[in-house]
Amino acid sequence: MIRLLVADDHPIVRDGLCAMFAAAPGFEVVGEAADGAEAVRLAVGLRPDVILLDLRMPELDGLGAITELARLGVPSRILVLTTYDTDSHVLPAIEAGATGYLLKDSPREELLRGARAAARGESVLSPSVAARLLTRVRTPPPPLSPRELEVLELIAAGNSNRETAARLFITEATVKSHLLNIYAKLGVNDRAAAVAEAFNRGLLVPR
Amino acid sequence: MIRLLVADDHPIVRDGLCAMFAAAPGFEVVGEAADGAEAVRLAVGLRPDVILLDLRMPELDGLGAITELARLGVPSRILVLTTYDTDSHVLPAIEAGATGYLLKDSPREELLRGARAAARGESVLSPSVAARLLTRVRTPPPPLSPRELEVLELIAAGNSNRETAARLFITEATVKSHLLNIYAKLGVNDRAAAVAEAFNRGLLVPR
DNA sequence: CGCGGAATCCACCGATCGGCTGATCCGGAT
DNA sequence: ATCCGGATCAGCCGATCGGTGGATTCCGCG
Repeated sequence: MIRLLVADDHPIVRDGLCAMFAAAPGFEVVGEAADGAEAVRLAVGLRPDVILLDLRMPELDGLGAITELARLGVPSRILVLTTYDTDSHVLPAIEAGATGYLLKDSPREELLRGARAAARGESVLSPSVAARLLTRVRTPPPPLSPRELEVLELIAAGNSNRETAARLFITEATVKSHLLNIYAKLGVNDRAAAVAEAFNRGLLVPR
Repeated sequence: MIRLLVADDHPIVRDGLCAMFAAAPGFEVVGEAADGAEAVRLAVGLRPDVILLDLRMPELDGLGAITELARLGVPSRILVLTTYDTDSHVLPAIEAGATGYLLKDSPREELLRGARAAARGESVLSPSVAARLLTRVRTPPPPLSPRELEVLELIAAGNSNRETAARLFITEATVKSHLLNIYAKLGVNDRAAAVAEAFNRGLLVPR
């Protein structure tokens, strides 16, 4: 019997998961959490075999929860189950210690298989997630430094190089040099494309 | 007894909704659809009181389904139930004939209330959706023309004005004049901010 | 049949940006 | 102790962009 903890802030999704796994043989849902903090709290007490974890949650997000669980030494396998397969989410989650990463629009059968595999400690990835990982491995990801991201955010907000410089208390020259680095890392040639690419990679998020 | 049709491509969400409404008094789930086309097909036959409709679906998306249902004269009330409250989705859905627009992270009680209200033909809006609508009413929405959007997409892809002009078989001057219109409509002053704002408003979507 | 909006085009100018080269400083990794 | 990458700054030039002020055509709406 695989003991499950379901963590998702959407009541609907929690109900759906619980119903699905309750109906499947070999599973037992031992707890539900509506946010990351609650998930960690329950996991510590319940020590479930597998934690189904949404990444987008209030209080403590999925990534934070994974990190926290690892820090606390909770031995549960973590199966990330989310709507998004954006680069920016997948890799950090896996690096932080998630055992698998499935998309919510996966068919039931895949979810059940994924949970069983996760319980055995095997890695499970949705096809689209796997594809993304592969392309990332092929093309090593040049991450933006915090400072570069800060510059890019101000640029996206419509600031000129001069204005951006003023806001960051640095020189226009520095802003330009950050921008050149950003262009190189994102593989673009101008600020507009950099902003677009940043949105595509999930570096910038819609407000 | 309110007869429901649940349309969502995520099995989990469908299960969650069905379970929730099956457990609530006064509701009966008469059908489930995994895509927009199926939703329309079932709605025509079943004539449910309320259709719970996700916007993001394969085959025929939610908006298309709403339009189609209206065209066919299906009298069911449509309650849009989605994860996103982006401007670009809310208004078209409502214009197309949706009775209400709820977010999936709404509490159970709100979903039940919403469905009952929709069955009575009342409009239901999630608070965040309502807020967005109000700000839109206050600030009349200047939509981008198809041509302007085309220009903006090319700009976001990193094309210069000249390159954009070449691709569209128009002059650089025309591109610039489109851009000026775009800036005015989006309330920005340069291409980078225009791209960012377009992502924020859902005019441009991550690939 | 005008009116307005969308799409198209033109010219000109100052401001800004992108591209290049090179330099200093510092802290963490080796 | 050394090396490297991040962050900082500098100057220069040509290309591009944003702003202004028109102008024309076409189409739908009233």
